[in-house]
Amino acid sequence: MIDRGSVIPYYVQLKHSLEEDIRSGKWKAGDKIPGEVELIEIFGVSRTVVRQALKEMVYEGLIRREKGKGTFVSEPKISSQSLLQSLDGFYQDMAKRGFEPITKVLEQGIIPATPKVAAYLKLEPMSPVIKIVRLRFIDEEAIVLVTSFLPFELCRNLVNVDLTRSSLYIFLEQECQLVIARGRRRINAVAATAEEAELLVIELGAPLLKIDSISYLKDETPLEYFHGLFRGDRLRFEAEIVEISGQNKAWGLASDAADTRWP
Amino acid sequence: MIDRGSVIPYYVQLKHSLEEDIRSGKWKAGDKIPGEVELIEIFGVSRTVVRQALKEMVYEGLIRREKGKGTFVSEPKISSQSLLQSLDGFYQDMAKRGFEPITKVLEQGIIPATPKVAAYLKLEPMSPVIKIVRLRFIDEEAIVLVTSFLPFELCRNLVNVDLTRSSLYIFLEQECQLVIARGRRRINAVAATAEEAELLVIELGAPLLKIDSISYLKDETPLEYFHGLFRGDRLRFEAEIVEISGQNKAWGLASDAADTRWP
DNA sequence: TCACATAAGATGTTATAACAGGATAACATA
DNA sequence: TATGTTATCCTGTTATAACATCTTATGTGA
Repeated sequence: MIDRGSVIPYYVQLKHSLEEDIRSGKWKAGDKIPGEVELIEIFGVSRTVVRQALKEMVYEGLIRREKGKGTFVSEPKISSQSLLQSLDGFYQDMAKRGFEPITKVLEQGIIPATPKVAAYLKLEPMSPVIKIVRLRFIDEEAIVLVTSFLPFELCRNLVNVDLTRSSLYIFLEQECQLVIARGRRRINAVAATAEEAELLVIELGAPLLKIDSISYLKDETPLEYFHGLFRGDRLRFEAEIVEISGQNKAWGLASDAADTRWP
Repeated sequence: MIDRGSVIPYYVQLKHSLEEDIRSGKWKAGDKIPGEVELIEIFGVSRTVVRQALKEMVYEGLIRREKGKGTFVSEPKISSQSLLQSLDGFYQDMAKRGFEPITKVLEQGIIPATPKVAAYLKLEPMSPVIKIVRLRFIDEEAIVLVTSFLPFELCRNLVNVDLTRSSLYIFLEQECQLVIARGRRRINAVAATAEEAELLVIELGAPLLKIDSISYLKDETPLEYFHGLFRGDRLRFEAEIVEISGQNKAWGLASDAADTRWP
C-alpha cells in the first residue's frame, strides 16, 4: 500500500489511503478505525508515520481520537475541500453539480490606486493596480458582483487575460507563480444600491451579503483585495467550527438552491 | 523554564512560554524565532518536544515555518481568542472595550419541538425543548435577536436561569458539564420583517445578517440550535483563512463601531 | 570577475524505544 | 450477587537518532 520509491512522504500516502477508505464509505461516521499498532502492521511503517498521518487528519476534522478508546471517523463536514478561494471553489462546485457558471467581465484595466486600495495592498497611493469588475451568473441568473484589485507589478500580463472562462486564481498560480497562502474576509449585510440592483436584477434595497477580502502570499505580500456583493436570497456562507487546541476552522460558500438539507 | 514536576506536558509548557514571548512583544510579526537546536539547548528538552510545540503553534496560525530558512512569527490574527461561541465571545470583547452589553430575555420556556428544530437537534418531533429568545444591546442599541433551542433533557434546570447577565455557554459548561466541541454556522443576508424591525429599531426591509447555528458536544450530540438576526449596518463577520494541509480556519464576529482599521 | 562547488544551518521525514494514563472487560474475592 | 482488582488495549508523551532537502553564505577555480 505504501510506495517506498515515491517522493511523497509515507505519512501523506497513509493519510491519502485512510481518507480514501472514509470517502469510499468503507468506514462511516462514528466508526472506529484500526488502532495504531494495527495500522503499523498493515502498512509496514513506524508509529511515527502512523501518528503523523492521524494527527493531520484530526486537524482536518476527518477523525476524532479518544485516549483509551480509539480513533473514530467524524461526522461529514462541509462539502467543498479547499475553500481558500471561496469564490472559485464555489463556482467549480456549481459546475460539477451541473449548473453552468458564467462570468461577464464589466471592467478590466490599470488604474492608480485609491488611498483605501493602496492601504489594503500595502502600496503607495496612486501606484498602478489592476482593477477587474466581474458579474457572475449561475444558470443565467446574476448572483454576484465582484470588484478585484491587484498590484500591477506582481502580474503585469493579467491585464490582457480573458477571465470569462478561466479562473483568476488558476491564472495567478500557473502563469505568475503566485500562490495565496492566507486571507482575511469580512461579511456584512447591506442593501442594494440602484446600480447594484440593476446589475443583479433585484429590487432596490434588497439584502446583499457584502464580502471584503484581502489575500496574501506566503511572504505576507498582499496579492489581491476584492469586494463582492452576493444575493442574500440565493447564496449563503457556511462554517464548520472545530475546537482544536483553542482554535476554529473552515468555512465556505454555498447556494441556497443546492443541498437544502442541513446540517 | 520547564517544570518537570508538573502534570502539564513539556510541549505545552514550551508552547505557553513561546506564546508569551510573542504576546509580550519580545518577538514581533515577521521576526525569526530561535531554531529547533537553539530551543533544545535553552529549554533542555528533546527535539520531539520542541517540534510538537512548534507544530501546534503553526496550526494555530501563530507562527510560520519555512524549510531551510527558519521559523517566523505570523501577522497578528483576529483579536478574539476562542471564537467558538462567537456570540458570547463577542459580547465579552465588547465589555472589555468599555461598551455595556445588555441582554433582554423575551421568552424562556419549554415547548414541543417543531419538525425543523427536532431534526436539527436529532430529537423526535414534539420532544420537549427549551426555547430562549433574547434581544441583545450594546450601548443601549438593539443589535441582535437570538432564538435558541436546546434539548430539555440535557439541561433541565436551564428553564429557570436568569440569562440577563450571565452567559448561556458559561452556564452550560459550569452547571451542566456540557462543553461544545464543534459547531456549524450559516450566514445569509435577509430583509427585516415588521416584527424584527420593531425590536431592532430599524426600518422595515433593512438588511440583516441571519446566522443559523448548530453546536455539538464531543460525542456528536446536538446541544443547541439557534438563529440570530444581526443588524447588517452595525455588525460584521470576520474570517482569517490560513492554508494548512488543505484546510482553512478561524472566524469571528466584530462590530463596525470598534476597530475600523482593517486588516 | 563570474560561475560553480561546498559547507553550514535550518526545517522535513522516518524509525525505534519506552513509559504514562484513560477505558473496559474479564476475573477474583467478599 | 456485588464489588474491587487486574490485565489488556488504546492513545498521549517524551527521548534519541539518522538522513533528506532547502536556503544562504562562503569559497574556489576558470
